[in-house]
Amino acid sequence: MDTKENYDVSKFERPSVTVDVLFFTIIEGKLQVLLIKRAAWPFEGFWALPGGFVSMSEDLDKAAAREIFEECGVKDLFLEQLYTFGEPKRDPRTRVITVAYYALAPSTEIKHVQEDEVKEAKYFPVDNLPKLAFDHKKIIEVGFERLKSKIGYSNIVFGLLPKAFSLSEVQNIYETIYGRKLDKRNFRKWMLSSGLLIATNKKISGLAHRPALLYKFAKREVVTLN
Amino acid sequence: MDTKENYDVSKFERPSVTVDVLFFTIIEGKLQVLLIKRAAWPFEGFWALPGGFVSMSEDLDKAAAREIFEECGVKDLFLEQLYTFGEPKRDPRTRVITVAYYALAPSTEIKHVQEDEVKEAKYFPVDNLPKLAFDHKKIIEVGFERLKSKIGYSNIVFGLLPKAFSLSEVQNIYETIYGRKLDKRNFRKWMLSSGLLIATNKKISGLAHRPALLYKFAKREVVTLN
DNA sequence: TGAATAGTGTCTTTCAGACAATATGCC
DNA sequence: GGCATATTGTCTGAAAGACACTATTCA
Repeated sequence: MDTKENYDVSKFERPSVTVDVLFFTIIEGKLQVLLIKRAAWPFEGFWALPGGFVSMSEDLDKAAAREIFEECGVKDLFLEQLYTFGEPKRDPRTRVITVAYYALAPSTEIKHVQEDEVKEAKYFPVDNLPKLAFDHKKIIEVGFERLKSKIGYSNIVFGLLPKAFSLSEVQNIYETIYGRKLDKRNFRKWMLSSGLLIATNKKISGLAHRPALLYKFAKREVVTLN
Repeated sequence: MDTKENYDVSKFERPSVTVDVLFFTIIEGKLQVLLIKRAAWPFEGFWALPGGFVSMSEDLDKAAAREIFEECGVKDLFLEQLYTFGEPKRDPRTRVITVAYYALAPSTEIKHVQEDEVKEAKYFPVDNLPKLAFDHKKIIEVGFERLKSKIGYSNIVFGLLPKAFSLSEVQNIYETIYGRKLDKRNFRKWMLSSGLLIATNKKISGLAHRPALLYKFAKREVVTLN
């Protein structure tokens, strides 16, 4: 029988564990995903989600945050566990179980810190992805579905917005993610009735049309609506 | 650089991976959870969720299904991944990341197959749990919250129901999980308007009151409502 | 003044929730 | 007939959805 003294850590053959992160951001009015070009076998030359092996003493959430910080320099972002993918043959090297996270940040927060890294990183529109390594296509699908449904019953859209923003900006994000137009009056009614937005006294100026009032979120924390 | 030929599987020190299953069932009108009494260090004598290490070639879903089958002989059940818990110190033995699942089955399906096993297994009401090993209290809380919210926007209650059932049975389950009474007329209206139930031509007889019409689900698969 | 986007209100429909009386079988 | 549970419909309030015109800024 196991005791603290005779417990043998190496008794079981172990799968490897990785954390992969699906980093969403809005660029040029499109929802885009950060991908890294793989430089080594397996799937050399294919694009893949940023990720890496989980070290022995690192929390999963921390590992996911670290991955994103290393790739694009974003520190404060919305980050949530998505799903764990563990199909035995998903990685040809060995058994690799990956805990997938998804993250949201406005593109204005992105610092391109990969100068010193060898890796090639790039943002791709969710509806126009390149050939992907492993089961990363599936992971992106699951993540996109989660995002699409969760913006409908929570305030996580704050993750894609800068500190201050107009209601039209918010509406554009919803329309991009849903893939359809929304009625402006109904959208604004709904958005404001959540009670989570605060109007600032600033307006966007310099554009050739009526300036928009800017809003901010009272709290940048996840709140489930209703 | 890695190639297929020189890739070294043992290069990284690896956390262990387990699958733990939260098996919910209704017994004596209460929502109960299956727990196993631990016979060895760590947490000897504490109760824990059934679970075990993931073998190198076994799918996570399969591992979860196997755990439940070994403990209570239930084969066809509702089973869904819940969340992955990976806090570095959650297991005193070594770094153990657990992929938690939750499962639903009616108590009528349970075969007690632990006769030959040394383990002591028992069902506990969710609102009256014993001292639990590891972070299993947290896992049960997360699972219970998922169940509570998901019965509201899907048909997963089928997992807790036998093949044929009366609407009152269904209502009792909802009331048990929500912890409050529901209006009978509104509940039946809502339940039937989902279009997922089929009335059979059978009734419960032998009880000292008007017999209830029995219904069954058109399909025993997860459907999201709305 | 024309182009471009911001900002605003009403009506209709749908769904959730409150609420009570009759029906049926067994004893 | 008495007991226990099954079965059924209406009204009200809230929220979602359809729908069009005026306001403001800059070029």
